Amino acid sequence: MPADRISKLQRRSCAGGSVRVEGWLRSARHGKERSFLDLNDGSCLSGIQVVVEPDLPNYEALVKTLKNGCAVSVFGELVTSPGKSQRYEILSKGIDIVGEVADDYPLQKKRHSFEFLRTIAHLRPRTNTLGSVWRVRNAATMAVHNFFQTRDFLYLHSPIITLSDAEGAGEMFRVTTLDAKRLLQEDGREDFSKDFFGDETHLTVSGQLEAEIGALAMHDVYTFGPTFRAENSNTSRHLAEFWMVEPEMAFCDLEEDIEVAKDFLKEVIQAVLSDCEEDLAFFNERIERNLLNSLRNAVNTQPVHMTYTDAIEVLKGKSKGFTFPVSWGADLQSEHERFLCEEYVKGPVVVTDYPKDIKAFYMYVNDDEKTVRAVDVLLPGIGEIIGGSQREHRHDVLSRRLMEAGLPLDRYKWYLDLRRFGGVPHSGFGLGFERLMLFLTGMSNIRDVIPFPRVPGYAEF
RNA sequence: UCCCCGGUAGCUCAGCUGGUAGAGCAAGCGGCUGUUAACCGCUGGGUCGUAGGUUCGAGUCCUACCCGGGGAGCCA
Repeated sequence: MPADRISKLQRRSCAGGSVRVEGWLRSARHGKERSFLDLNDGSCLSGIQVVVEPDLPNYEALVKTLKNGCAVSVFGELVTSPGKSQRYEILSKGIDIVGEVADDYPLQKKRHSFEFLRTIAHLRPRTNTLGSVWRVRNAATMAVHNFFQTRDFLYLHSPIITLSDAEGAGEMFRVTTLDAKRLLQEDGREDFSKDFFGDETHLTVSGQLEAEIGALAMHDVYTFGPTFRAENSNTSRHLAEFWMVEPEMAFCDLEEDIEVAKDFLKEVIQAVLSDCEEDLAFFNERIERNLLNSLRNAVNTQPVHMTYTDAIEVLKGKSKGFTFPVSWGADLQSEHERFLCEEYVKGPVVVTDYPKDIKAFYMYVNDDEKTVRAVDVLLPGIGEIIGGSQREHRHDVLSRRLMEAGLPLDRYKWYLDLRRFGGVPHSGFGLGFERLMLFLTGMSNIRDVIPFPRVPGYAEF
């Protein structure tokens, strides 16, 4: 008899019938009359209670030795539970111990710190919180694909290994098959011609430039893959390896881009609200008391839209001073962004038209020659979750911007070519998937919303 | 990378002004119970992050380093 997933059993309209489940014990309570086992198979937060009566042949010898962490396969009958904490339970007709657990099993039936759980990342998905995180992550992933697929976007696999550095979006990891000493020539410089790709290569910091290639052939595309930054960032919001969603749309200006970004956020949040009810209720109760409110708020209200120049005026008008001064031309600091969305608006904020000197070379220069068609979406508690722009599609302006940025034109030949051969206005944005996960779960450390975090000094598991 | 805080049993922590380590949970054994982070009793368990230093004596004070947390910068 094939095993049932516990989530399916929990969704049944009534009890009855034979079932088989397999999973790991969260708790085992043994008495003289019977044993109670809390079984979880990862399909849902709640798991299911298994009741074992002493008439089973292996009751004394094996069942009574079961404890937290054991893997078992249970055959029995799905019955209505006389207990208070669950609707159904399984009255066991047979139970096999598939995997014993050693005495030093580190997961206990109590609250563990997330710091400790990170040191046992191979076991932490068996906890309530991390189990819920993984399920929400899966649901959000599917929602991302669903959003774009229903709008005729093509999923594009952008390369992991690249030559270009997307205007220095961050420090890059070098990819090489040579050891560092052999790369050095007599003059102390490095010779990459002997390296695997015959050139200096890195892990991608963004799939955007390749996505532009896609958009200028397929109209609308998106990438969704791993991205790497070698920044020495030690914060609860940064990873060295993270997942980024990057749609790119042809014949599209910034206003349309913003509409897609707003719809995208709303749809993914709404999908998780309806697909992960039990997990979100858990987060709302144990992790972040205001989670469901802020998720519903993000779905039901329009983000406030302001230009960078507006934002500066708002910040200048604030009575209490900031640590960092507010002046037109300087980038918004964390405290400024937080004030805007957590105090001034109390919700998502869309900021556009930043000074061109603080933004990337590929952003479309406005007629004022001072600002570019850039957009940042800020979320309360998270900060910048989306960064996007209308791309500069005018060949002459782009060449000039590249040179001003001190970037080698020959490296960007193909990028410039896209402007010469049927170039059109196009726009896109990038969303840090783990930042979205923070917002969706109310978790406070980004290392707890990705299964295996990679950060400076740590790449375990 | 910078600033602040922390690192004591498997886990979560206590240990006051320096005097030779403690609780709860976990584990092992026993008891009890339609139980549900079950409960009760007993037992075992620690080179107090690492390396130096001050002192008759350091978990406690000093220095350096490592690791973790919070904040900042960089960004997604």
